[in-house]
Amino acid sequence: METPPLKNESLSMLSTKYNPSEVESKWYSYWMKKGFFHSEPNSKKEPYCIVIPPPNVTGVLHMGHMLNNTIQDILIRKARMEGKEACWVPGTDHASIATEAKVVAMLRERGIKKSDITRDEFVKYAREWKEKYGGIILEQLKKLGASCDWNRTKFTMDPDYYEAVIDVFVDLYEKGNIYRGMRMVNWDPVGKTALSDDEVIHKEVQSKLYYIKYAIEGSEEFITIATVRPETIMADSAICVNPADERYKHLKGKKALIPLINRAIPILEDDYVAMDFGTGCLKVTPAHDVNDYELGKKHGLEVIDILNEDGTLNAKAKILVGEDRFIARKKIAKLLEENNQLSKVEDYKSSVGFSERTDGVIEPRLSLQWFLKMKEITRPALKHVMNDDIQLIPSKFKNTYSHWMENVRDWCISRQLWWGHRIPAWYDEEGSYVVARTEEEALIKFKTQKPSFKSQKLKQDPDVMDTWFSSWLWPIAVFDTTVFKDPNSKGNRDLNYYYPTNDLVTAPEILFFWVARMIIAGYEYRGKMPFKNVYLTGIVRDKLGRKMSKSLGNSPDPLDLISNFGADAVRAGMLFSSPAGNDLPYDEKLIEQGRNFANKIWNAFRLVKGWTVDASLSVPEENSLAASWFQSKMNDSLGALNDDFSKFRMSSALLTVYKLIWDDFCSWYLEMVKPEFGKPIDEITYAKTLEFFETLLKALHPFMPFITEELWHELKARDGNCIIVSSWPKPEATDQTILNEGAIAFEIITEVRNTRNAKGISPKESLKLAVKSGEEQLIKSFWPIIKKLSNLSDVSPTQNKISNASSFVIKATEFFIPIEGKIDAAKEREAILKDLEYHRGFMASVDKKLSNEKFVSSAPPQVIELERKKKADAEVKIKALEESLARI
RNA sequence: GGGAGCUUAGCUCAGCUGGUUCAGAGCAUCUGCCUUACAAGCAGAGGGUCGGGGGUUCGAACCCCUCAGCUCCCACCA
Repeated sequence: METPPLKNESLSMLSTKYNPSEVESKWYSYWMKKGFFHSEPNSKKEPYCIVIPPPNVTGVLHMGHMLNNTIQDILIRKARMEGKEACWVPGTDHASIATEAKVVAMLRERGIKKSDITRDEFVKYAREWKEKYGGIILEQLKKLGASCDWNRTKFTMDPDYYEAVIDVFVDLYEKGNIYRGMRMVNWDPVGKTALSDDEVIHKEVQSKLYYIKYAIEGSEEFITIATVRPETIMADSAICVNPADERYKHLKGKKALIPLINRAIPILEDDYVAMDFGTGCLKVTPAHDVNDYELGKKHGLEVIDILNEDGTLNAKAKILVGEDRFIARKKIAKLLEENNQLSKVEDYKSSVGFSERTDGVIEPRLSLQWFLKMKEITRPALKHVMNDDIQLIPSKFKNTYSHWMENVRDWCISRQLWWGHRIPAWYDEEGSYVVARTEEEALIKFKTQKPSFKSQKLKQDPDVMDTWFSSWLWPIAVFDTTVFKDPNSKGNRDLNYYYPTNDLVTAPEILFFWVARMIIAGYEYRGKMPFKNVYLTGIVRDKLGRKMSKSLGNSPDPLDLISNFGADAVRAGMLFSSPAGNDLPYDEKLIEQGRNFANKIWNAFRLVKGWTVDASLSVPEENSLAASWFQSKMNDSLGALNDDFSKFRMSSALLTVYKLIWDDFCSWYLEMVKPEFGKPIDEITYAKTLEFFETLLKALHPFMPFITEELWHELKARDGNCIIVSSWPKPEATDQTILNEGAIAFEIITEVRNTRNAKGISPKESLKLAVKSGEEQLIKSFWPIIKKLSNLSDVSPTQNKISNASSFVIKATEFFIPIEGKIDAAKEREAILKDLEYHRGFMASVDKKLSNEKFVSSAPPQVIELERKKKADAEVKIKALEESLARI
């Protein structure tokens, strides 16, 4: 057996500040060595599984990852302690566009242009790049304490995964779900690739609205249209007006001439055109606008594409051939002006699409792409989320989910890139194609499907698939990549054991890109959901509410934070204020709070560790009482903790443990049992205290794994047993009576401390307490503790007046603290009067309620009963206060 | 333009089907303390007519209407 890391030598060596750095690296490597993170199917245990949202191989750990992975680690660690077979599968995503952009940039620095090398060479460079940098982010996760099963690390372009993606493409094609078609796609002329709608960012841009005069054929008249894109007029196929527009009625059936090139185009009518925008005339350019394309289809218009793939004008434009589209725009405007066909130019704000990756202005472009039909395949995914088989947390995301799923459009799955899973379509010299896994298979298909086919070398489609077309298989493919070959495949042992997985933790931004598609794939290929719960985190924002991002430079480096404050502190800090679905307004103060908490625990440990035990001592009354009280308090909190977990209220869960440790354990319990300075503690209380401490560490471990593991071993010899694999604490029944009595005792203690504060009496000075005779029971049960914590020497019953005493009322019982010469009667009177006023007002409102006949007749009996009790209590209280007032 | 959500203490948020402890928590603030575990701390305290207005009800932070402000998603008017 490996020896656990060395313990601290002696208390005197322990600093009052907890030092996380050594502790963290020490324990992480120990856990790894012991294989605690590794999981294998175990029929005797219930599986609990999370698949990581695979970060991009290009990624560097940012605050969003920190939040996201901390939550996953908490869930996994808790499940592990609960005795489940906990498996957290890590991995990375090949991120085709992002990675390709990185590799292109790297090559450029080395003086290599992508266009100068072959595809194979490029992919080789990309693979090398991935080998070198692709694992960085996973190494960073280890610093956070992530207890992933690193043996299972998967990559979306691992050879077997690659094959699986191809299998899925072929399968969906054969089922008739994938088709190839001309579609208007978002074209990025900078990256020279098609992008999915999701990769396009719309921004408001200040641009110009050009009013252009088109001559009416065979007439002196002009018709004026407004456009922000004058460079596309050469691609116009028609002019369109609203049929209800009286202004243009007479032009119906006539033709207009495109300025500069004088091509005649028809003037059409369609409801689509808004009469109140611009001039009410729309130029229809099917090749370069999505709506115009639809309109063109409807009216059977010609599609004239005047742009090259890099955004320059082609020969079809007739003029300005070879010019960039933006330069052409300016030049056209000038030419129109010279021609007297530009009637005016207005400033205009319009929304323009930009490429998420290259920031190039998106061009709607007709192109041959591969599409996946979404309508049918999406059905089960919609149904099982709406009926809560799969739960979204928070559930408000169900609305947006259903809205998207009901209006889903076919998914363009091809990308004009080299880095990714290549489309398995093969073309012969005539341009016919078949879809097949390999060229050999394709040849066979050609031979059977195309009688005229002559043997030849085939050409594979140059495009790769959208990244999400591989990551949507993630929850299945991390376990078994072979099931996609055969729809009836049972799947391997791992898949059958871990799938469906339990919880998925991810950002709402990718609810549709990824989560929805995984659900679709899950039902399509396993007939089962991929996960039971989807926990959606928020976005980490800076103080100005901006999303934290590298480009804005507003994000702290998570690794710096970890080295400055400790991973435990960062984890706790991130979690203090991040309910599911809510953004996290980041503030370093939160991390400080986490650090302070670690330090608090550390010092509680120092206190306990410093006690000397005397086995001959009997247990003082206050200690056994304290232990029973804390036991109940702890059970109560552990119940609340489990409740928090069951509802995925992670912030609340942490706060529950935080308060249990800080307030209940440190401020109350330890103060109750703490021996006087230098004196020993009895054996039983000591053992009890260690036991409590141990339970607290367990409850905290998922949140702050390092300090809890460290103290677990410091507290006592463990013989190599670690807290990470210890048992999750189960709450027992709470004794509500002792908790209630305790609450009253704490009120009394607080009042006494208050009195000291107000009168400037040192805590060291012992005081006496008097209570009205016959009412001592309120103080009786907790007296030894009250005595100790408020430094009282004695409590005595009193018949009535005590002069020179400060007094307070708890429930209906009046207490006195005799203080010579420190009583300001006027002040006392004022305080009591204020209190009286409040209670009289309260009673009046209760009275009003009770004398309302409608209330009495329609409210449920228990509510009325309650009001009566409130009234009775208030009466007693008022009486006590009045007596108190009379005494002064 | 369509859809969803939010507005509770200075900040970040709880508040489950309207009625105990329904006005709460953490942080911050203020007061007093370097009290032998912890000043990264201890002991106390203050702070909100629950965004505005109206309605339903015996009773509203909670249900309905309305106004205002904010956020997100989808589509995108040339």
